[in-house]
Amino acid sequence: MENAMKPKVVVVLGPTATGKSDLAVKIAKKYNGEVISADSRQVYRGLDIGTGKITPDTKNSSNFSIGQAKKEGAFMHKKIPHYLIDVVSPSKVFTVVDWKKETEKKMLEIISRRKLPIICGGTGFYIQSIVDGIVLPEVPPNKRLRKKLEKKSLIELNTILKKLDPERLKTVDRNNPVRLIRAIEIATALGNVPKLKKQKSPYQILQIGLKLSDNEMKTKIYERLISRIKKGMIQEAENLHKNGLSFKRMRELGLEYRYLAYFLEKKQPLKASSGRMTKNKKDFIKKLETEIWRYSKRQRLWFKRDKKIKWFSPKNLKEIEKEIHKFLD
RNA sequence: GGCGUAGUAGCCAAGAUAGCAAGGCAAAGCUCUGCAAAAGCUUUAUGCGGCGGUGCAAAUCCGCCCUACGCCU
Repeated sequence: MENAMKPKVVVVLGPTATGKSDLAVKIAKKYNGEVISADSRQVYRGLDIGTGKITPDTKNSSNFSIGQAKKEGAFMHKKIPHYLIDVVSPSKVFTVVDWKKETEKKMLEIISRRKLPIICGGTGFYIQSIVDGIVLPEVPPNKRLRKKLEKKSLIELNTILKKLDPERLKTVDRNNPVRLIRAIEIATALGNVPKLKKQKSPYQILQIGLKLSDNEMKTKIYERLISRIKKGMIQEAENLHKNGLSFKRMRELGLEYRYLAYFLEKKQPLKASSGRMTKNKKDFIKKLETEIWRYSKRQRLWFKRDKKIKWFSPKNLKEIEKEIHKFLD
């Protein structure tokens, strides 16, 4: 396919608290687009305040075309359809592969409607799976095998993988149990771990990155955290638990939910030997604040690798629009 | 004023019988083939409140001083 013939897709990415959602809606309104969320936690129903999920429009604000989108499972926000939000229960595990499949489907649908797909989110791995067209092996998590392997030591895991696939052992992080287990899982199912394939994307993609200074980030993170608590984030977690979400699973969900689980359980994070991390509300807030800051740094680091991303300050809307104009013409 | 206890990196904290200062958190830098808000890696005290003393050798023993907390008058 000629490059010029490829359908166009805009990606809005960046660390947390940089205003991606707002920008995505602005772009959608201006360029007749629909948004696909690239957020690994907003796919879960009920994780609303803690994930900073956008709020759905009230019903009477719908019109014909919105009704059409709704049929396809869209989440309406400011009259713009958003996909891949609230698609699964938080007690289920939703992975990159699930996300990628759904996203590809949605992109086709949006394009067939002659609209612009806008992927918006901060989960770098998800975005990369689309942008770089990573082909991931079709091996679903094997719970039983994982349970068995989790008890093994690093050395044992290395030995097992060496037997199954010595080639993969050379390239994995041998200190990382999660990676080792996954490699063993794939090798058990397929005989070996296939070499990573990347497929040229069938789309023309413009990646807009949103960036703030460290100080701005820190302030935003803190203010947003306080406002989430005021909005009832703690109550939300309590309700989730009442409705059957285990604390164990809540901890797996990370950040807000992870420390909320510790806080509600009156337990301490395993690694925090100094204790007093989440015992009272003040410590809980402080701990969470630094965790979110660290998370934003990891995101920044992840995105740094992709040199195709064009970075902007969220305040610089004019420049961003100029870039999109250039891309869409 | 007297007695007691404590004072180790930004925070928490281990350092019987003196022998070259654990660990955790934070910070900074990184890695990435299905939980990615995950998991992992690297770096981070020539110095142990201060000043002296005794030892081949002191965070560890002795003296004085400073600080904090507790008790007593």
